[in-house]
Amino acid sequence: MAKLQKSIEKRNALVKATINLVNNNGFHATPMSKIAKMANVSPATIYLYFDNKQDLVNKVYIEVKATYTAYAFKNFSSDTPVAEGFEKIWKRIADFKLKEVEEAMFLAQCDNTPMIDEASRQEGLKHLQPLLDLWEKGKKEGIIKPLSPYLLYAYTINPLSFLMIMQQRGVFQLNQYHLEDAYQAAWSSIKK
Amino acid sequence: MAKLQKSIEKRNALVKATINLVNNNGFHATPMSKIAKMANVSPATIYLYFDNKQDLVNKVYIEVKATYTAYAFKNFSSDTPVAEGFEKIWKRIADFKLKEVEEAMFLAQCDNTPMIDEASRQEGLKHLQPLLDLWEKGKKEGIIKPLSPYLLYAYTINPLSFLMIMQQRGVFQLNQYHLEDAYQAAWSSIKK
DNA sequence: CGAAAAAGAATGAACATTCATTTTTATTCT
DNA sequence: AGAATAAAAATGAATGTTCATTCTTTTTCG
Repeated sequence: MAKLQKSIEKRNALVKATINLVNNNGFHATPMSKIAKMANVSPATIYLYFDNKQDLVNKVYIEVKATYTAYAFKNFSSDTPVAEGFEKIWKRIADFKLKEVEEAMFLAQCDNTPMIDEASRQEGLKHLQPLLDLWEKGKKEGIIKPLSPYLLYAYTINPLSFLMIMQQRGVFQLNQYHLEDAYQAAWSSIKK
Repeated sequence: MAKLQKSIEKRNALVKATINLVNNNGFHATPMSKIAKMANVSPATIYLYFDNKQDLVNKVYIEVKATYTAYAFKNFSSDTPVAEGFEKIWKRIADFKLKEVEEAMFLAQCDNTPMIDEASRQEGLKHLQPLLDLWEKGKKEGIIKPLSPYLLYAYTINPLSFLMIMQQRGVFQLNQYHLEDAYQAAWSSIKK
């Protein structure tokens, strides 16, 4: 008898096409037929890999978010001193957004629209825990201001999304100088 | 012969319905028929007020953006000292996002997706000039760091959008204490 | 050879926009 | 003032298209 042989390349092509088309046209303006065409696959084939359109976009979201956080926390361990850990993570995130523009844009769009299931959103949030823990530690040690994690996030990590969107739209060219400035601004806003 | 008498109430109802439905479902998942129903109007009537769906959403965007900036710059004049002017504007913006949650959410979604025409986007940006001028003045006077306006925006105004979305999703309850903290964080990140 | 994978065409629902009529209303005429 | 009128405003019902998903058939490969 024959064995399973679903092609991982096809699945990857589908994920990539989804990211690209959703970035340029939004979720509801990207038909399955176009995703299929861009991935060089028949529309029906998509349904061998995903239950339906919503499932496709949910899974892409979770996978990209996982890649993102894995990248962010590379070389970080929970015993790194707070200031150093924060700088490391922040700069890794900046790096990701600069290098993986497509993925980052996709996440930004998912996070700002009702495109993703609430469940998948929660799932994506979990991965951020190491950063929350670091902030908790920083507050206990009196190194950073005693602010809510949402404020900390809003003033340190989130601005990068805005900068990236401006860059993507060609309004602004983000470079290493800007990133250093941006890091200083982020740190100034939360350090005690 | 009779005169024009298109109802301003109907138009307002359409604008309001559009904001509400797009916030909850996204642009492409809100059919004209639903907008019509929520505004108590026939679908055909929408086309007496707007050319088509894209025109509708563009116009709503520009109008809401205009309301927003008018609110932000109320009681601000270009001869206000930099620090005071910044605090005034920042707090007005925070106020707007807290009080006009629907409008603010709508803007956030428009600014993070390919939902709006590039032309309408530009149009909406123009209104921000007073703030850019204030920053220019602040840099000249050595009061704020010599950063690009996009960095300044990213670290002072934009975080509010993130906080508001978190609040809207029920993850986080934004109150006056948080706002004072947030203002301090914003100012710390850009003052020299 | 046989089962899974892939394909392309078919299906049916949803939707933006238009069309043919009806309703409203501001003005004119008595 | 009140009825008549004509044009704009509003409507509900078509129209034609687009699209997600399914069905049937063909291809691939262990």
